[in-house]
Amino acid sequence: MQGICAVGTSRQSVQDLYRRLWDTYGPQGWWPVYFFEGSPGYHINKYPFPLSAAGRFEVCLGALLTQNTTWINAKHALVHLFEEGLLSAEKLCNISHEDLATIIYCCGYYRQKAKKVQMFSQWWQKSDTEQVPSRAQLLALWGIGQETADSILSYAYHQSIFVADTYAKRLFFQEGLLPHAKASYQQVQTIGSQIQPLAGQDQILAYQEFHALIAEHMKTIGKKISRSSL
DNA sequence: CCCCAGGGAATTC
DNA sequence: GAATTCCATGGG
Repeated sequence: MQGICAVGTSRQSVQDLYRRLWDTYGPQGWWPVYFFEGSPGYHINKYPFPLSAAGRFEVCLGALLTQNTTWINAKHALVHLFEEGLLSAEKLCNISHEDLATIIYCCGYYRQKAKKVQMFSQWWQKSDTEQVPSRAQLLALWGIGQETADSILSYAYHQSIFVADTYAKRLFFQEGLLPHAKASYQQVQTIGSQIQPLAGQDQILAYQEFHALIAEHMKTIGKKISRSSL
């Protein structure tokens, strides 16, 4: 079982885990930005995306649409919105809930997500889009929990925050970094926040890449298990 | 047929 | 606070 992956060894530090993931998978370039900014997509080794308010808005919508769904489906929903000319807070506020739900149907939970997108768009319209929102401000919005709030702060606004998702919880526990399989969001975030930037990185990018690498690793492991059952 | 995917709110205890 | 349940499509 040792050769399955380069990250299987237990009793290591979080920093060791981050280093091994980086060495195994390389830079991930999250969060992809497809529209209005020259379509960089996954901007590997290019830090500053998103550059504009439109790009930040796109990242925020993606964070809502990808909840408990594959990124593939969330991206399709984003493309549909783009094709309908709806990637703006104003347009999304004016469209009917039913029409919006139909357009984003492919990413699941389409009624809830239509509401989330419209609630967020209303907040966006009355906010200063050049100012970084507080975590509490984001959490106060219907449809935004801790993970989505942190994703927005990290990837849309370049704040120094580690996104502690269920992948991270599972992996940290498997690696012996967490005492309980059911740790709180805060506990997982505290562990992940301990990493230091690798050469050429700042803390913000380290957190961005670490979260993306954890997702990439867990998806890779999942595929290997279901395919060949070794 | 099953389970999972880049979660969160509402309900119940 | 912790444990369930619901939301819903798509792919393995």
